[in-house]
Amino acid sequence: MRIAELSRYTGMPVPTIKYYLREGLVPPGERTSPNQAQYSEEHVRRLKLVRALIDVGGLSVAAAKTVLANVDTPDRGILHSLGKAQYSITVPREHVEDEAWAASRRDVDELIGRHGWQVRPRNPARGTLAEVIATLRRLGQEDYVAAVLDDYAATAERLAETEVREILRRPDVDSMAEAVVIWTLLGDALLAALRRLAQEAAAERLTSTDQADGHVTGAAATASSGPAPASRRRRRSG
Amino acid sequence: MRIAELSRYTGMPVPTIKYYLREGLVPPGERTSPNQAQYSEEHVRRLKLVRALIDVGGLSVAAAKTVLANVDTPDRGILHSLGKAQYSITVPREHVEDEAWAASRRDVDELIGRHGWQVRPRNPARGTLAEVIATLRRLGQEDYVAAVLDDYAATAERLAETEVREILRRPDVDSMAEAVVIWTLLGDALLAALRRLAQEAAAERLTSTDQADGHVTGAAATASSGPAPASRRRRRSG
DNA sequence: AGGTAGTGGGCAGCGCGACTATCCAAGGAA
DNA sequence: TTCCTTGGATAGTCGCGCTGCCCACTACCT
Repeated sequence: MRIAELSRYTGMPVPTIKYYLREGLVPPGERTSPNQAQYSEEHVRRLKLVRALIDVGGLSVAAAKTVLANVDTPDRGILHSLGKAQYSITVPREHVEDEAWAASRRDVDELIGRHGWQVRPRNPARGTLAEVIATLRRLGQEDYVAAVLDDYAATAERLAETEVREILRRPDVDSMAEAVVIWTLLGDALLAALRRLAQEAAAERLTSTDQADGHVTGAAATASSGPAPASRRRRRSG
Repeated sequence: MRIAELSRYTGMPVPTIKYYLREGLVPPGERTSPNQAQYSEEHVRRLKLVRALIDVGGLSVAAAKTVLANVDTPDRGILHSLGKAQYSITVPREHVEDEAWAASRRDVDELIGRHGWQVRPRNPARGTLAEVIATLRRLGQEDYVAAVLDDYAATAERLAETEVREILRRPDVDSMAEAVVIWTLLGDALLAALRRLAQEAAAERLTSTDQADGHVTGAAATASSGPAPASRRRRRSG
């Protein structure tokens, strides 16, 4: 198919596809002449993936490019390439590295040890987690962090087990790598939305059983919506 | 204190504080003369909150403004105001509303029913969830969605229960509202980071027990880092 | 009283990211 | 042949999040 068809199948404007081609997010078509190229189903797939990473996953175009490049080059060692794909998703936050951060960083290490996790010291999620915890501390949520952190960790552990099992069931390394990227990113969004729904339900349930006094109108709830994580969304003309 | 001190305490440049004041993210100081104002500890707190919402939570300045405005006006009905705070976090995605979306939307409703959740029909998280599921479908992950969705939902339910309990323990409505915002947003980031750590651990564990053949180097893993959700982060001069 | 640094207020500008529009020449399809 | 499409490139647009600059004024030091 040619670029116009590609545009029709994916619903994306031709200039945008050209832009992604230029940026290397999508491989070039197979040239049939100096100014003519053929695209395949693969390109349709890829474009959908790009859109998902950017719109739902909230990645920048540059980050998406890096991630996809890693997906495309599965080197020796399944886990190594999968890990690489994952690491590339991180835009490593710049640390403030103050006192609070260092303390949080220590807590993270303890947490990991406490749960018996085998995690490489250089996994950037350690730093990210430390930053989030430090932020919560600065906001005066220290006690609550302590109260729920291990609960969160146990939850994450359960989820991760399921996810990893599912991913290891994929037929080949390529689809594993792709699945890692998709599920890491969209899994965040999925979980976020579910959490908001569950929160509303929980708020409803807990307040109506705890005390049935009328000042609480059963209508509203603690839940919300939307993966706060600011995805870039624009799409003007479509 | 005056604006320079405010800047020193929070580590943010004076022009940025002015900008937030102008945008209404932070209430104006108490004027002592036509060009002089006093700021309080409250302002320090508030600025830290703003920074957390924007940097860690990934909200845009405009979104943060809306959220904070809702936190500031706790109307009658605890749950109502909390719900409002939560709903405002959503930047309701523009739907594509095609066939796949409609199907996913139906799945969401079924899921909610299946788990016995009491969720208002207009909760925007329904639509968000539907969109994520539709995206996963379009990416050919349909089978896997079915395999893990209820697992995710049960997980979210457990988490939500803990969170709501913690929030209801707060002394007053104001701190409840603030906690809702903080924990909804930072909870996403917290969970995302933990999930990545747990994934690396799970990948390590599952591959080394399942099969001990050497082509898998124990070093790398499925885990990654960083809350993919593109937080805006810049901070040039500090 | 005079000088200097700091303040509030406001608007303009900047740098970046992600497109989007336009142009062009070389091919192709009818 | 005639018109259309394509690839390729360059320039323009738009929104966002600051950042700078200017002004009038004030607080405080000397």
